[in-house]
Amino acid sequence: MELHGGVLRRSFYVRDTVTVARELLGKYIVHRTRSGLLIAEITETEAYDGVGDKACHAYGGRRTDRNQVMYQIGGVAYVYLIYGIYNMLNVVTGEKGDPCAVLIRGAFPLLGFDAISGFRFGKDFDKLSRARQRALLNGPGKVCVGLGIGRTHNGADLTKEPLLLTEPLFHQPFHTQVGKRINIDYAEEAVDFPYRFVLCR
DNA sequence: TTCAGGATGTACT
DNA sequence: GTACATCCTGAAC
Repeated sequence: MELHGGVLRRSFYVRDTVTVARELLGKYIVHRTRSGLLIAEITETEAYDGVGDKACHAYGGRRTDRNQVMYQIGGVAYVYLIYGIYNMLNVVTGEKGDPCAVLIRGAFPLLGFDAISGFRFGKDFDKLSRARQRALLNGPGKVCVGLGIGRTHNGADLTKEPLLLTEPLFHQPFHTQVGKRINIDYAEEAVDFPYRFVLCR
C-alpha cells in the first residue's frame, strides 16, 4: 500500500476526455457536507466526447441552459436532472469551448458510511440489508443522492472545497474493464464506442 | 434471482 | 407532446 495525496490539478482535466475517463478510476470524490466529510472511490465512468459524439449533450455544437457548463474549461462539475428524479454528476474535461465530460457512473464508499446511508435511505449503515449496503453508490443517480450532490453543484470548481477529486490515499492495483456505454440507444453509431470504464480488482 | 412498470420534472421539438 | 447518460418496488420464479 502506497501513500499518496493531493487534489487533482486543472491539468489533469484539460486532456482528451476518454483518457480522463479511464484515469478517473480509483480517484477519490471528497465532499465536505453538513453531515461530515464523505469520501468515495470512483469505480465506473463514461466519456462523452463533445460535438462529434451523438450520445453527448453537446453533439453538433448544441448549447443550451442545461449543458452550457460543458463549454467551460476542464475541472468543473456538470450536474443535470434525468428522468425527473435523479441528478447525474459529470466532470467537464478539455479546453474551454470544447464541450466534453465524464459521467461518474459508480463509486465505492470509504468514509462517512452513516451519512451516505442517511442520504440514500434515511438510516444508519448498520440498519441496512446486506444488499443495500453493497449497492450504496453503484449507479450514477445513487452517487449523487448518497454523496449529497445536486444541481447547486453545477459549474462548481472540482479543484476546490467543498467538492473535489483527489489522488487515492491508499492505492491498490486494479485492472480496467472497457465496454460500451449504457442507455444511449438513441446515439446511432456512437452506441458502440468503447467509452465505458469499470474498475476491477 | 430476474423483470416490468411507474415515478417524476426539464429540455427540447 | 416526447424523450430522457435512472432506480425502486413488487411479482414471479
